[in-house]
Amino acid sequence: MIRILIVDDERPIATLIRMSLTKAGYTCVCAYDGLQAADILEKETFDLVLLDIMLPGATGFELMDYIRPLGVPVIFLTAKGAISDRVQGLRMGAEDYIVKPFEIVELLARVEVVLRRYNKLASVIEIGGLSIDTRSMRVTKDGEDIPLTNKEYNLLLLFARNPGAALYRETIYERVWGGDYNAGSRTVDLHIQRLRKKVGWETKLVSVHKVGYRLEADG
Amino acid sequence: MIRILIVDDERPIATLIRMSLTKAGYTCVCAYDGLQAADILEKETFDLVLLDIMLPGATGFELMDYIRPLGVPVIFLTAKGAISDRVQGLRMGAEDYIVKPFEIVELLARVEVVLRRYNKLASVIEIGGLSIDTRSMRVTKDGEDIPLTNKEYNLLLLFARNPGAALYRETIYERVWGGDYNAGSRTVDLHIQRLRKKVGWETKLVSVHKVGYRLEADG
DNA sequence: CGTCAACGATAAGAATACGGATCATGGTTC
DNA sequence: GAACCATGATCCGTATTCTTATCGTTGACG
Repeated sequence: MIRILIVDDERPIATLIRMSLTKAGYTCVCAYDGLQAADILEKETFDLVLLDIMLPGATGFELMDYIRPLGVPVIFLTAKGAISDRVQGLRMGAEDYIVKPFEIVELLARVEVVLRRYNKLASVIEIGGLSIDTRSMRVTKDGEDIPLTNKEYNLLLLFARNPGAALYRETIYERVWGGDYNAGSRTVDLHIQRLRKKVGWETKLVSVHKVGYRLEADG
Repeated sequence: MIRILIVDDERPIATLIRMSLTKAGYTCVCAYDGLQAADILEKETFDLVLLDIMLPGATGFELMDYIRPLGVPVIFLTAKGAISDRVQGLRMGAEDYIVKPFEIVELLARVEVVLRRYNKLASVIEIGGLSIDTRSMRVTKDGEDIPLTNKEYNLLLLFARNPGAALYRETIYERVWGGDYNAGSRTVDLHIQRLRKKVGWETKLVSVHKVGYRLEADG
């Protein structure tokens, strides 16, 4: 269940958004000013916040200080032409922004993008005899759970999302570890080997000489 | 035709990038500060933007606000070790980043990855009876896989992208090996020969006396 | 037609990458 | 504090890949 908090003082708009998102399968809660939003945020948890910048009481910007420590992604709703608002919003850590008036489809699309970026969208990837549930972060093979470490899981996910593609060690390292890749390090190789053994991909996760590794696309 | 905008205030670097990308078949435009970049972006459309973060006038981050609504993918150029820049860049929607100083081959690879992600680039090249899948880095002939070494593959790709053109040994060496060509070395010749045998291009990949080699344009 | 440089071919040595094993470290749990 | 686990560094052996060396053949040019 994905929970979205809608913060907008214009009730008709908030209602419109809530109806659309509910239709799309999300669970929505509305707040009509900053204080109310802060209250709700203290009591409940959300996967995403849609935040109007022009709010009475506390502005959207001030509310951001509340939200940022929670690690909840935020999409700003901003009036047309308020570019400086937009710039400031992004600088304050918003994931995206939507200019009012906006199309519902556009809203849905952006919500999806942000949720996916945060792996909030329930999705099960079936590949190479494995079943990867990105929501519970569980990997099963023939119904049996395969315990993976954090790095192994992220590594697996990277390949599962890029089947058939040859991935450079640099790319792998940067995506999974997140820092500068130290050429000559065997870290990636080591984890690849461990992953191969655990999930039984000795023949599917092949090395590409001088490049890195590739998950064979099929069979 | 793929158009790339290069934004970097260090002109030698911008020029170097432009030359490399132009050689690789892209159409390039350079901007040397944020304002100029914004001007150009208003008038012309691009498939990709290479953006240096440390810019006078408007910083790369501010320019991002301009670019983001356009839906054009961005690759950040960032100084080594500036991790906070990098994180922020990715959060702001950059598709990728490259740490300066970087290898030209690496730049080309990343540009390719991003363009492919946006479906701007054909990922399969059909030439001379071969099928080259640049995503999986696989070469097939009549459906059968032809295993190539790294150097052979890069060599093949170079010719596949410049069919009919006579390529100097120097050029070949610089593109595939990446360093200075040592006149008198037979390395290039040797790899050409092996490649010819492997892919059956004994008559298609001809030598050009005193110059280098050329892939005959068609069948 | 002769000469010389350039290219093709083969073999062998050098260099390098990858897989496997082991061990040290740092964090977490009980 | 002890035990465990995740992580990553290091070493070594093997197989592949790359380069150098050498010799024979071809092609350009006067």
